[in-house]
Amino acid sequence: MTAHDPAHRVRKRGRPTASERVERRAQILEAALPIFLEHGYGNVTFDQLATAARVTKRTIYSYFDDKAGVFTAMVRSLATTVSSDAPDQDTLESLCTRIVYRLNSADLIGLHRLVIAESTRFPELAQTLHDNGDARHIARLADHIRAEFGQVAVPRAQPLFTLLLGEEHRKRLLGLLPPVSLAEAEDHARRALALLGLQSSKTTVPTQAE
Amino acid sequence: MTAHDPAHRVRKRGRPTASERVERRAQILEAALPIFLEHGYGNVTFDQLATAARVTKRTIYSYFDDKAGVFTAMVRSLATTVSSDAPDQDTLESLCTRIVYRLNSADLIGLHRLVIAESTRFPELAQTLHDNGDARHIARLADHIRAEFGQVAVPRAQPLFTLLLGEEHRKRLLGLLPPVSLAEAEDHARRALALLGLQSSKTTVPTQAE
DNA sequence: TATGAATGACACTAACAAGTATCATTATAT
DNA sequence: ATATAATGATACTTGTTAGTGTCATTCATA
Repeated sequence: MTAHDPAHRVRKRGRPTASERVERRAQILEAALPIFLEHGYGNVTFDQLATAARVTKRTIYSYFDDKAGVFTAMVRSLATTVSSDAPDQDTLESLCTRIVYRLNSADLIGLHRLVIAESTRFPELAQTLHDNGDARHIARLADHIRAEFGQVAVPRAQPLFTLLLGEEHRKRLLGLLPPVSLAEAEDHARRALALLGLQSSKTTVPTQAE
Repeated sequence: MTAHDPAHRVRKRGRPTASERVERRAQILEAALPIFLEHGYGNVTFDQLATAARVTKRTIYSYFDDKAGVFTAMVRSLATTVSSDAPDQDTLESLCTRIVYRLNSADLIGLHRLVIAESTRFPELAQTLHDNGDARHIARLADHIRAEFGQVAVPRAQPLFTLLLGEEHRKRLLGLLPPVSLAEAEDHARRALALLGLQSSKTTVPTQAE
């Protein structure tokens, strides 16, 4: 009833203003994300998307062809932002920590789960996610490794990435572990580096225990 | 298969014999597997399951409650056979090769994909798959590592398992790589062991080059 | 100011799928 | 033997959902 409460406001009818029109598409995708993450692509109905976005089905159809169109647009917009955060002045260890933390967040675990689930129907989304995710992460790891340890150590970039994800990431894909904490991510990154002999010279060598 | 080829024989009507009754349930699950693997749980209809199993919907309902019942029974029966092959007399390297080969087979990739996709709706299946899959594999790797390298090396069992899967397994979950060949599996296993310093004393140390 | 475009609200259609009913048929069980 | 249970074939009912139609409303644009 509180007509000014943005959470309960009933969207007014009629043609939107220019700014509203610009934002509408992004709002729809933003609203679709948690719906798809929670229920999975196949179980989401168009009405759910419309309700979540606080628009009608007709409006969504004016922006996208169908449910597949909303889904692919959402995944693409998310996938291309995965690698956008590029504070290039960090160390190998801090880069590893950020990768562990980011890839084990609830959103990215859910996105990965969605794309795996629909990789048969949307193979191009799988390719997009990998190109913008894993491939860029590995390339960036390789750059840092080359800078700190020389060209000879570069082949360890991909195994390092694999270890950064580790069994924990597999468990999270299966819903068997909660999202990682920052402290856990740091610890995990250090141990992965140690396993491959990639400890930074300036950093204390962490004990392998626990 | 054998005399009564299920692909060409028209199943007779009426109450099945005792042996038919025993086999019917397994046949339904066997027929359901490729259907679920190809289309994903949410997109499979009961009629598809019935057609694939060469029975009617009524019959399936006499064995299972609903589609979820067929799915969970199928996944459970498959998951419990994942770790059944136990030629305990092999080396660490041959064990690793078998793990790489098996977990990258089309069937297990598809099963894993299915369970990941439905982990929200069927969390107990995710737990079952992990308990009967990853957990047992890691335990067996730990046994071999302890026998060959002593207790101190046992903590490397889980990282080893992670490296055995590697980026390739992630790509296969996304449908970006075909199933692994036996030769590739061997090569991959050797390189993973070398990265963690777990080369067997009797084996030639493989070069790190790709 | 007048016309048209985009929207919300709501109803509608068509297709599809889950689950049930019926009947003839074949085997089991008593 | 006779009744009963399970099945195949087929049609049916019921619920859900994608997609469309209609109309009033609000704003853009000329």
